[in-house]
Amino acid sequence: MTSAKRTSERAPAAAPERAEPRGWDPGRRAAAGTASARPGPPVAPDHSHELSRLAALLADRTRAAFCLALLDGRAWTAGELAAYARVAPSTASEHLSRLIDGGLLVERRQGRHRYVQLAGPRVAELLESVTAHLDPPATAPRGLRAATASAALARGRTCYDHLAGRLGVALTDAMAVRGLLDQDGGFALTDTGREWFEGALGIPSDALRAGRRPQARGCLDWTERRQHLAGTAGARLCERLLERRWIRRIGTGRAVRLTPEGTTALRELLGLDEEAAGLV
Amino acid sequence: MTSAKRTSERAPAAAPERAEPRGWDPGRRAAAGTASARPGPPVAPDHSHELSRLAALLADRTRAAFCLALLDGRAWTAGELAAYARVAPSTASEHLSRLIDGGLLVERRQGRHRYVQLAGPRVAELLESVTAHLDPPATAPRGLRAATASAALARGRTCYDHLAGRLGVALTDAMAVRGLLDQDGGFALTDTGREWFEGALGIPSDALRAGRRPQARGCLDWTERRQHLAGTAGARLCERLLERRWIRRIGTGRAVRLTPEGTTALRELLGLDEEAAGLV
DNA sequence: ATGACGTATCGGTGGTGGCCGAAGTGTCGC
DNA sequence: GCGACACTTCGGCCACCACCGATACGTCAT
Repeated sequence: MTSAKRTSERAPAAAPERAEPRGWDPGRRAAAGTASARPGPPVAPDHSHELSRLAALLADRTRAAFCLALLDGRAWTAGELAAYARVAPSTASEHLSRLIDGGLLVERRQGRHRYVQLAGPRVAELLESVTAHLDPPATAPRGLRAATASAALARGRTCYDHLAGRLGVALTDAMAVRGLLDQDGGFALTDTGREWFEGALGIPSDALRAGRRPQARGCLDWTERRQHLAGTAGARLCERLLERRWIRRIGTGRAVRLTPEGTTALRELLGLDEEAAGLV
Repeated sequence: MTSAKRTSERAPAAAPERAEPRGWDPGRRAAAGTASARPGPPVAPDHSHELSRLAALLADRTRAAFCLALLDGRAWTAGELAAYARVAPSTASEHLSRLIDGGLLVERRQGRHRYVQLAGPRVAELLESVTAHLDPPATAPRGLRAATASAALARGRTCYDHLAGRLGVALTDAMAVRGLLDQDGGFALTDTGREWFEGALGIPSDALRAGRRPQARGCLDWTERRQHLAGTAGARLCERLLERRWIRRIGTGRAVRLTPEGTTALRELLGLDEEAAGLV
């Protein structure tokens, strides 16, 4: 009973005053050494509850797989995700509800389908930054089909709403060489960079400042282990390249490839060499 | 038994081929609708397992509290953390072992003490970026002592190895105004910024490029909801200000305050106005 | 030595949650 | 209308794990 009572009183009571510096239970803690307690005030607002709640959403294998799949930026149906993660539809449904409640996903009901999608660029950034901290450098693909598919993905792909893979990195590097992007001191579009977006791509500076989202961000690539351009600039760039048919999606996946027109255009605009960038 | 068998065969078998596009169990999935399965190859390397493993480390309230407390960049003993999170020492010990195994923390045993610390700037960045995605704008402090302590923290504090709070934001803004930092196009130190570090602070450019860590990074502040300077530049800056006694720690906590010498020095160097910045 | 203290290990307990199948609800097509 | 289909809800099962107290093991002080 003792243990039952303690756990039951802990769970609810812990919420408001868990990490409060004052208000320790001296009776219980005294035996364990109150003297060792840090005197100064700990971290002010207690975010531990929210942090753990958020982390718990990703702490399940199936939900994590869902989120990573959705990192392609498109909407998936519940059934597709269930098949992808190899769980029963009922299980997938429950997971999706939790992810939506948690604010990571949004849904759009359409007929008998339930389309889900990442809730926005912020969520994509969150997932990117967390996955960027996973050490292991990826596993080699098995089988011919998987190998070619994975090679295509390594060449170029979309990462939520911008370009990644060797293509994304090559574009980023070319922009840095031309002085459009500052990669030395951090990650930022230069003045000439903004002019280039306007002049070369017809993207005005206004279109680059969308709310709180940063104009330029570095996004770590899991195939290249290098940064590529993300943020509004990265999104607009990808958008425009698709529009002008300089890149094209391969099949229905997230892999993209450079078209012949794109090759010449990007060579002109950025001095991008398709072969040197490893895009052939 | 069916369910027992499935779960037991799922756990180990899932690891290598969970998210494989091919190799589905047609018999089982067929009934649930294989036709809806996305044709193209899903995300190439399956990171879902590692992602969920990492997230699980933070998915517990107590462990999350540990990590947030350790965000002050200093080493805590196991007992201190136990008292802080109000759990039994045995419980804290187990959590610490898990966090260390997971690579988030490192330990330094010293006599009968076990000091733990964040494993490095990368872990600090990870925690920052995750906590930055927590919506609620913090709760108001209760009580006078808590209020003054929290006010001091809001004025200025360390955030792992750099400065945060109004002080951190004000410094960042002042640097941006002076053209030392580019906040418009992203977040990067400019050429003049690097010169300033060398000339005004005596920090050579070499000291700013330490391995893979970015020179300048934006770190979102939970009190200000604004970005402040992080990365090697932020760390060196904080270090140097402490060295020159322009700022000083308040008590043993992570709060810092501007000294009189610091006030004049920063007014000269950056045009920083203590009052306008809300530091009084 | 001895006792105090910080921490680790172990066994046990209860709660949480992921999973499934079966049954139910709504939508589409015939 | 009628099935087919996508999804949801429910009940039940099982595994995991956070927690504690008791005990054990080091280290430090006396």
